[in-house]
Amino acid sequence: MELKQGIEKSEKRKFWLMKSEPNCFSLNDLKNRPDGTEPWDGVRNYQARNLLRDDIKCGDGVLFYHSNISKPAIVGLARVVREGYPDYTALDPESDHFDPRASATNPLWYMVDVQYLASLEVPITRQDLARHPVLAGMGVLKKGNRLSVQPVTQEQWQAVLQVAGLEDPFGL
DNA sequence: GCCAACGTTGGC
DNA sequence: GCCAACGTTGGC
Repeated sequence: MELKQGIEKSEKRKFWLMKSEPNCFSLNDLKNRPDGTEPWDGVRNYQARNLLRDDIKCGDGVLFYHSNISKPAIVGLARVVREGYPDYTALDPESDHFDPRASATNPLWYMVDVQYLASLEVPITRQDLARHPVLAGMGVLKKGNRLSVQPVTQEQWQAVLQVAGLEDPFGL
């Protein structure tokens, strides 16, 4: 399977769920980028910033989640291809994500690059998640959880792939 | 469009 | 350091 090209097994691999409003940036938008790769910019929350800066590593798996629509759902898979580096949109006065407190010496905000891997044939909705014995525990279902980047367990990752009927791109 | 939950700001 | 006010997120 071509997905597997360049993807190594790793004991240390971690898994994340990243939210995006598809009206702003959708899974298809990611897919259509050169190399299917895009900086995950504009995160302006300290808890998420710390994850982007410190914890999210090259090769980690990403569940791509569409939020703020009538049927919020996990819609696809991606992986991290560049680790935490300064989010330069914070330095750009023209950017929607400009932050006057950020500077070259104190970047304040961080991002990673993610690369498209696959689209789910059928999105996994919140109702689907809630009804699944493993996926019901996902943080994204918790009321009031606004964290746009959040950890997912390997069990949850594998359960998503099983539900989606996809071969695991990491060979798990 | 509504509104609950949460994070941030800023006066004191 | 407290906390009220405000802005944002995001499901419904």
